[in-house]
Amino acid sequence: MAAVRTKDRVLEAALSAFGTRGYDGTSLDEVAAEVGVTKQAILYHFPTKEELLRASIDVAVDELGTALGRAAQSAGGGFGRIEALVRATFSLAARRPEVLGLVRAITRQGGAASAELAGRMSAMLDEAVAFIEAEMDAGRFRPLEPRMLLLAVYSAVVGVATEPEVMRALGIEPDLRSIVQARRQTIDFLRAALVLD
Amino acid sequence: MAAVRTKDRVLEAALSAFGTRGYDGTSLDEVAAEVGVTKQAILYHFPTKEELLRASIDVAVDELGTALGRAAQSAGGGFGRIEALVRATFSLAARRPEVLGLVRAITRQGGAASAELAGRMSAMLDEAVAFIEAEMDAGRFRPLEPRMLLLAVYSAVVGVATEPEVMRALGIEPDLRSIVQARRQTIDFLRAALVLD
DNA sequence: CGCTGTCCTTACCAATTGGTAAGTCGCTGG
DNA sequence: CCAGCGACTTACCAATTGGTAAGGACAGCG
Repeated sequence: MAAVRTKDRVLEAALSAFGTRGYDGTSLDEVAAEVGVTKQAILYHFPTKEELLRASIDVAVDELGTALGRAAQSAGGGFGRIEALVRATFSLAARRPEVLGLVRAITRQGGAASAELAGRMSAMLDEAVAFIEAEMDAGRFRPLEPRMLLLAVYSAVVGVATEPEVMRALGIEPDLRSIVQARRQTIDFLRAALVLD
Repeated sequence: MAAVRTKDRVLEAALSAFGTRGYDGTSLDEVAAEVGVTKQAILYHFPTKEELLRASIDVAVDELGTALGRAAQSAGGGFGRIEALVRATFSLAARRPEVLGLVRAITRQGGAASAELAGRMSAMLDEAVAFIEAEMDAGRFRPLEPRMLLLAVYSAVVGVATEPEVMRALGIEPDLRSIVQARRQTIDFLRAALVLD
């Protein structure tokens, strides 16, 4: 028994690989080499590659849920809560880009994995929709269709937080200063779109 | 010589496959089968798989550029231009989802293909930045960093237009009515964020 | 008629893929 | 002290992958 269980190290390497190179772009041999075991050690803990993906999605959703949940809890109501969530998302994107990378990679291609992820996220999403609706009813947020709004906000935040290539295409080097600036701009942008005077 | 050149049919099938299943998720044999030729016929026209991807990106960028260029030309200034661009993007997403799908798939994973795409788009992006800057200087748009704004808008629009799986996760069936609604909501959202009274 | 170039096919191929089968090794409970 | 179990490894394997080599059908041209 190693200091850190092989199973956990496999899971971590798989999450990273799936999140950056995608499912099809990742081979079990690569993951195994990264961990320093043979491919069969992986298949001992996870009977198939798909099963390994499912487990990776579980880890990613847990981590995302924890980060957002903590942010939501520590923040109050109104736009401050949105701001806290955006900050948490950017922080996660900087700290562990593979987590949001995996979410993006999976949602894009549909299929069983996508349904799995959708199921694990639905509680979080329902909560978010309820919050947005309450704020709209209270007259603090501009009245828009809450689920569509959530989709737009999600897309904008995850896009800005996870598209270093597009940033580069726009002539922005994705260094720390730019990312901080992107975060502030994103928050300003959302505040303008959402908050009613 | 067929009615439609084999080369063009290969390119079309490749664009569709790369745009929906991703580069790694697409095999040359699959594309060949779809077109009704052998894999070697593909490799005759495009010496490597990467070359086929490059050619597919070219087609996608051309199509995106044409759609957006036409929309921009027919629209006036101010927010009407943004609205026209968003409508054109949604229209393209509905008509040929594989085009935006390819753009998304490529930007996500970086590498040579991503640089290729970035290069082909830079002129378009510069134009967009110039337009946004002019509107801000004229006091019609809220002053934000134009490139960051563009990234946020791009992410929001492409995300909403191309994430049917996320829509489904939110309990929205991605039918025609929902898409029309999503388009209107996106435009309202952007108007609120951008336009100064 | 012969020649050449275009466009495609049949025949291969080495490498990589996810996965199976059968051990091996160390530990632990009886 | 040894049977058994968890956690691996070595040894394979069939299928699929991108790509090469060679040749054939056919049109145009001298």
